[in-house]
Amino acid sequence: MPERKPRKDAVRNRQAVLAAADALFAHRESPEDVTMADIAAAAGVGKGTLFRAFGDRTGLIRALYEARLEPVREAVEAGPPPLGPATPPRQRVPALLDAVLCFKLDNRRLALALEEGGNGSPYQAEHYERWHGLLQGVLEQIPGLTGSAFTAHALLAATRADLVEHLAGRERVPRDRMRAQLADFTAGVLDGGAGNGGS
Amino acid sequence: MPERKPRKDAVRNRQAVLAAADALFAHRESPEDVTMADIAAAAGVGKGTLFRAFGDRTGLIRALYEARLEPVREAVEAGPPPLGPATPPRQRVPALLDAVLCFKLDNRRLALALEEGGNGSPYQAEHYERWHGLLQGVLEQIPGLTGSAFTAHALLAATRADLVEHLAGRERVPRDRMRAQLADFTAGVLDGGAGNGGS
DNA sequence: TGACGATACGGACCCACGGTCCGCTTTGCA
DNA sequence: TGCAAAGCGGACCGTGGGTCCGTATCGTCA
Repeated sequence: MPERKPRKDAVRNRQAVLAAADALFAHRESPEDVTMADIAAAAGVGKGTLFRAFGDRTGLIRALYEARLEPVREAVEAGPPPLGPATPPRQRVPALLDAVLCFKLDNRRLALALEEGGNGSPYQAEHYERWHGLLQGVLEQIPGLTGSAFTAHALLAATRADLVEHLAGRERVPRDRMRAQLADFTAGVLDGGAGNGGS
Repeated sequence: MPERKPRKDAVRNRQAVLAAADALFAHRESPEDVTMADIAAAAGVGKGTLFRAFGDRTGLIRALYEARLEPVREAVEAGPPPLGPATPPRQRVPALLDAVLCFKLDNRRLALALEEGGNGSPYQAEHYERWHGLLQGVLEQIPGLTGSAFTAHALLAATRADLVEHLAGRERVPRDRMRAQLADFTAGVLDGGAGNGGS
């Protein structure tokens, strides 16, 4: 394999940029007013370095997002119930959605930057594909429930970053209340969810 | 009332701009690559005129959107069942959502431009407030259903412009299938939707 | 350890786009 | 027909993402 190991300063800079960006996104009001130049300056690096390392703005944000998401992904792929694969579907679905919601609550600005932020729709990002595929798969194992692909989309849509931001930020809905409401909603979908939505 | 009637050429130009913008958004692939200059040029007008008439990009898009939405609004506010106010809640909810979905299917690019497009979250726009308030009100009249505010948000989230674009455009899901799936999903929510989601 | 190619750095630079400004034209009232 | 006021339009500006290339650094091989 032609994997050339990257230079030491390159990795160090990469880390610095990630850290700086993380801090900036966390502290600034809106993702919009964190510029690439800001990040470069905060990391003590030139803009060129930053773009070389991540390609473009979206690339940087995506990298940050994936890094933060890593523990969750692990818990979902190989962790214990109620997130891990050994959980019965009926319990796993709400657990997955709760995990997504909590993640977005804990990383509001970042999620906002990724999902909105002017980059092409979130639905083309491969990490969305992953979540959707997973959720759809679990939904399919629940008997008497059809249209799992659409249902997965619709459930995930209830955790969209800007909705979360609106409720948690603007309307000051407390965290636990939101979680409870999402759980309720999910339960409703799973309970009443028979139907015949086409092929 | 100090309402000064606007000059004749002003209205004419306003119309020209709306028409031109409408056409451009409809034909171009993504709203992103319709620039203000494009619109001005297509309308045979200077940029200044355009900004004077609509304030900024968001204002123009909003004006377009509202204009297109007008018939739907009318049907909802004072039309016959199943959209009008005389409809029993249990039937009206799916009808409302279907209307929203159809509208977004018929105005994909435009809805996309308004909801994403880099302007602040759709949840601050007053037309979203209207839909949400209306839907919440109707939901509240369905006995045994709680958390109507969140439920309204979640249901509307299933009709988000970029999701619609993804399904209808990228994945080529036919219109009627999408409508059926949304109807199914809604039915599930209404059927199974008891719960105790907090205060 | 010295030297040399490959790799990465960084900030000056470019350009597209939203938005503003102001001298000129049109309108419509008297 | 004259004359404000309202409106016009396109040159102009600031900002921010992304590029370029001369220079500094790294890692390797002798």
